[in-house]
Amino acid sequence: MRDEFGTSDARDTLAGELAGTLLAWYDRHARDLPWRVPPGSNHAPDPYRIWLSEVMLQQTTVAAVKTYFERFTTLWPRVTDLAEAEDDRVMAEWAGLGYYARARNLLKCARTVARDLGGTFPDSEEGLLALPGIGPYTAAAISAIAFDRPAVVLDGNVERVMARLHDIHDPLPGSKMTLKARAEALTPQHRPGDYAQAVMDLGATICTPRSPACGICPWRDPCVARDRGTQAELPKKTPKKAKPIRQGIAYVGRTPSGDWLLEKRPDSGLLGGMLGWPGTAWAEASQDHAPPLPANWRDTGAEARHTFTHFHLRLAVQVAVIDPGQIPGDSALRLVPAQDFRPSDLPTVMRKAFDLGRTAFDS
DNA sequence: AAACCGGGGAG
DNA sequence: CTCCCAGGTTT
Repeated sequence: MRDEFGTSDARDTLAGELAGTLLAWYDRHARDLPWRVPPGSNHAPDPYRIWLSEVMLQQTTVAAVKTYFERFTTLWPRVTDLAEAEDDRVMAEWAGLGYYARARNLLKCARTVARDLGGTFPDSEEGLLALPGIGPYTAAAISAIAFDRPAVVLDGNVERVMARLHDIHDPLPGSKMTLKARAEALTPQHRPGDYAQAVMDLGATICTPRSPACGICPWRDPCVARDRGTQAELPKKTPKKAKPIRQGIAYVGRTPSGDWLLEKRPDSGLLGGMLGWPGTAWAEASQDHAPPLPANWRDTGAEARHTFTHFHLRLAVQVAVIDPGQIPGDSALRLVPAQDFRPSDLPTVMRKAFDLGRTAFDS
């Protein structure tokens, strides 16, 4: 068989050499991560820990994930432990990590594995893909890392490495299939789990988005973009839309005895299932004030600023000492006693609003 | 196919 | 401040 790259055998040999070079680099430079089994170790990874880390790592940096991973695995060492945890407890522990649908799907997935699968994770991509919160990337990653299967792992790191290695200028996300084909051609049958982690480590530590360290890259010689000097502009991406500015009001209320007035947000939508301060809707145009209950609300003059995935928010903070008797019975409002209240249980924007509101109470 | 989902770090 | 980064689900 012959094509523009020469014989398929020659292509396989080249691919094998590239994988070998990378694995040799990984053996010396693998990062020490709490969920990782170091190369050369003779014990198998725990699929539960690999799954948990991969879900936490979706759209999230290693630095941010570390403390959350340690906390979750200490509280819930096995998937069956997590499956038995209470929803609110898990949401509170996830607070600050973002993309809260991940936490809801995490619990759904743990309960499915515990109840329907005897506490054992599927070892195939297909089986994993059927579980909540596990998409193509995560299914491939778990299959490769936890079960040493030759799955094609394609995350943002691998996309960037492939685009540069092969000097592909077509913009993402349109070029995804091209990049996946390149990644597939390089995936080895020997040590595919270590290989998958090696490519992602390469992208995270050497082949970085800005100022890649080409001088110390194990793939420096075969890298076409490096040869042509185009590495800094790859991968190209289709331009993103500008984020509008939305505004709203958060009402930070406290009873005379020090209980805080909080609200459990609906399970779906922005910050779904999380605790927060009651307030107006967040819209681009300013709107009517609508306090959750009658009280002497006072504008603090302070604004919590926060950026979500698709808009910037400016949240004005008002405070009041409230009367518990004014709370409507049928609302999502709840009083949280001072000794039970932890700001760290709130999503970041609500924690910012609390910091401003507390300052106003104290002054 | 496009919109909806947070947060942190670099510059 | 402004950019830049990065998977899954829902519609």
